[in-house]
Amino acid sequence: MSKSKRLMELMMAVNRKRKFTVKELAQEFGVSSRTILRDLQELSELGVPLYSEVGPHGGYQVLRERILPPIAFTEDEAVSIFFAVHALRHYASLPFESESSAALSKFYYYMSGDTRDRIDQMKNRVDFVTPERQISAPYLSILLDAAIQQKVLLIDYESRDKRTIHDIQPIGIYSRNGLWYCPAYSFHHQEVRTFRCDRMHSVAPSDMEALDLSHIHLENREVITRTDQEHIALYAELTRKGVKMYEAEPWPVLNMQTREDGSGWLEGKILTSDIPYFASFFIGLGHEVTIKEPSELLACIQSTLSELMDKYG
Amino acid sequence: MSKSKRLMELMMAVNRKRKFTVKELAQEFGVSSRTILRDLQELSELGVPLYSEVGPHGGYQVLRERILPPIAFTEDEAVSIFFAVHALRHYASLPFESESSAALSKFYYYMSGDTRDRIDQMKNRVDFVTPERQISAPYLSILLDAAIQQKVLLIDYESRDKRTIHDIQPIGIYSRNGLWYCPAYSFHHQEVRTFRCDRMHSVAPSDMEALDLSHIHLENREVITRTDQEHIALYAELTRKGVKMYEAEPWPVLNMQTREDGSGWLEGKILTSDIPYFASFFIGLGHEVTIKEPSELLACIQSTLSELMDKYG
DNA sequence: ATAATTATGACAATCCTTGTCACTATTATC
DNA sequence: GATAATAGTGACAAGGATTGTCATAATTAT
Repeated sequence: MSKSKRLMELMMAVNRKRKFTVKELAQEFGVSSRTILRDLQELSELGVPLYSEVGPHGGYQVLRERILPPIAFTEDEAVSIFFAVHALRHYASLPFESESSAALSKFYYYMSGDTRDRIDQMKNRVDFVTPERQISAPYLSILLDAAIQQKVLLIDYESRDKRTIHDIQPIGIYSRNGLWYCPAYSFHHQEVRTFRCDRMHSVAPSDMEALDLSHIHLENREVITRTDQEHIALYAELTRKGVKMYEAEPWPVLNMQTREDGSGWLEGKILTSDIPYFASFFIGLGHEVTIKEPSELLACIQSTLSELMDKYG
Repeated sequence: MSKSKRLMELMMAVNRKRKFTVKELAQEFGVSSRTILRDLQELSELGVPLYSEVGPHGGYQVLRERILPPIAFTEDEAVSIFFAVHALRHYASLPFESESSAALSKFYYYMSGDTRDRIDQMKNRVDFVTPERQISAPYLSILLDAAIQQKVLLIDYESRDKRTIHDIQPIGIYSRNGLWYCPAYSFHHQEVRTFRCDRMHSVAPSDMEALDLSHIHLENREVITRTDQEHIALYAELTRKGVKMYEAEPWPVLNMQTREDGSGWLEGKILTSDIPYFASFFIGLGHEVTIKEPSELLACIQSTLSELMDKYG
């Protein structure tokens, strides 16, 4: 193997391992230790941040930065990466250390001139918008950490009507439409609930013993948690226009089906406690929706309407 | 300069240039042409996709892929890039050739083992959700292209109530809440309007002369276009609960201010044609909002309500 | 035709690379 | 304090790789 090839592979190897010894690499590459030492010095000169310690359990390490070996990206790939990261700028809070803008400028800086030109042209023409919020969610990384390490947290939470302090065991966090949510097992409610991260006034480690929820994560939490709660079937007809309106603002739990003529219907099971929200929602759809069931929803809509008539009458 | 170092720099050089000749590089690196030829062959063997043509105006080219030189990313940077690109998977349509999943796996593949472990742990614990849509928008790249190159397009568009064919000159495209929008100058309406990309039935190049709108882009379009349209002032009081409800679903044109006690108010200028939408929206907020002006909006809410009373009464 | 370009082969001079050996220095562990 | 594991340096000779030069071919736009 030629030296240059070995250097490239060496670069990948030291990236893969966090720690390694000269002897180890010498055997792996089938060259002498002396050669590896010389190679490592050369890598060092090329910018790979190597650090070494002598003595037993000593060895080499790659510091802070990890050098990615020459990755081949197509221009399109580079462009999509750029815009994906660029879209993160809309977020007031992120669960990472948020050095993504640093990453972005590095990426941008190393791109070939004409790819950069293309990006510059596109910069003001494409965007992934997320509503800009004043609200910040400072505890994202703590929550994420707890979810990964299966730890219990004590939170001071302000819900719609009251403020309580209780223990939760986070399952994960996700952002939707600019807000961060945290599905978590609530020891107080004895079930999985979703909390708004910006409504947490404080988050601290708790002494409580964690449950084994490692098999529950963001993708499957609904399947698992939606068993022992009060659900009720919903069925509603949509006009052609109603279909379009619903498409613009769908609810994850309601499944929409369309017919050939453009009309359609909604089916799904909803939480009884969510009925008031669905009531507002369907009122917004006006004549374009006709609710068949549940009757509880119809009743709720009627009472909401008559209250509103009093207000606006 | 050692050969390995030269190869690395050569790799960067051929990335920077799109096209180059052997002689050119030979002079730049101060070696003979023969050496450069040998080096290029070696680069080729290392995976750089080089292509050459003989004859005058011939020369070397780097194909499709651009090799990024060894970029140093910190672990945090790599992680944020990963999740930013990962979030794109929610989009049914993208304006790029959508090789982002390929880019992602490359990126993932080359990362060090423990960064990969960290990502694996986080994968099911963090997400940037965008509502999944069945609707696809196949014309995104054409629209984007037209916006960049300032071209006029003839579109077959289905709006809320009718289907028309007319000329537009796109300003850009953006996605919001899972749907793609295209602000564009409409020759038919003689003003800038925003179109839903999924409602375009066809998009084709038009023969019309393009206007000079190069100074208008996504960031400034509102400032410029909001001059000669029918606007009307809106002012509404929000209760404490109303403030929280509005935060979850804000409208870009309405500015919310809060008081110390948690209550607040909304101010802004709205399009008269949008009044029906605001009516539905404020009905959804129920008792938590009190509209002061415009009276047109109040009237619209009243008529909507009485219609609904007929339906649900 | 001509000039510009890539492409390939041969060869000798030279430069670089490699392994070996000898040695030093540091440090964790017994 | 001895020992073993580790990095680090220097010297040297053998062998291998690299380089420039030259010759020559092939292709193609002008």
